[in-house]
Amino acid sequence: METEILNEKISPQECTARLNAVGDALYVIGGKWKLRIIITLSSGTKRFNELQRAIDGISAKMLSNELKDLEINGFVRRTVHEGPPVVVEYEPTSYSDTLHDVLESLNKWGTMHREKLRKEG
Amino acid sequence: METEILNEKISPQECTARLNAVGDALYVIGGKWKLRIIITLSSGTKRFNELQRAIDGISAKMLSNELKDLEINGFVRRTVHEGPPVVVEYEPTSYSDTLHDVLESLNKWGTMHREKLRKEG
DNA sequence: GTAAGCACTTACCTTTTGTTAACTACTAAC
DNA sequence: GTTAGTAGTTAACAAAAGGTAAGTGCTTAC
Repeated sequence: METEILNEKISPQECTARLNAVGDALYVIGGKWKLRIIITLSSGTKRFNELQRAIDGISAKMLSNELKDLEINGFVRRTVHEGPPVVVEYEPTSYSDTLHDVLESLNKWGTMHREKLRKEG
Repeated sequence: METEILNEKISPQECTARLNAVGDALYVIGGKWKLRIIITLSSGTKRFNELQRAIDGISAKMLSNELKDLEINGFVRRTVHEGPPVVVEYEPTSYSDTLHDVLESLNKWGTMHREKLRKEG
């Protein structure tokens, strides 16, 4: 006989699995800047200074560091167009597209939360 | 005449809106521990030491601090059952349920990413 | 030739985050 | 009375993350 599971608490095993999965996710896309960079690139390939202007508050140092991380982890491709002038382009890879649902749900939730805070004053 | 938008890059306005929304979200649920605590509580009401045992690597100090934050932001309810012995329970609120899609997408993505890393060695 | 833009890097500093260990105060078991 | 468990707090410290400012070497515009 099957037990109907509706609105049921998750099992300890499932809990551990989720903790591991979310831990793995946060390891590569956690922190203040990584998702913001990926979002910004999702509006199109950008150059270093364009990114810095688009992302409020990020310093050149952080942007440089985070872009290296994102490149290593396969979210971003860096292309140097030998000049002169030398132009460096950053574009999102297809792997960064796999974050679509994560970004969409965070966007929705953040919008809802912002609205809730606004109402509450 | 309407422009068909399929697989189109997002507009600068939409990009800014998303950056704001995701920024608002990360402000309250960002960091190493908050989502892990919420996930753990989603498997049922827990006491302080139960939480600490369930979440690998968290110290009593961090757990205490993060629980206070989560309570202030309405994700967790703290209930003291006057004893003896005094028992303190932490339970997820209905507001933490609004994170369902965020947690689900992060869980899926993290699982996929973990599997990808495993295959690549 | 001076200023400004590009794409960063470097050094220094502050803030945040996190660790460790000790301690409080109470209860229950041995 | 000693040990262990409950639910934390506190102090001291270390590490990680992030910010600030200046500098590099190049090119183009005025």
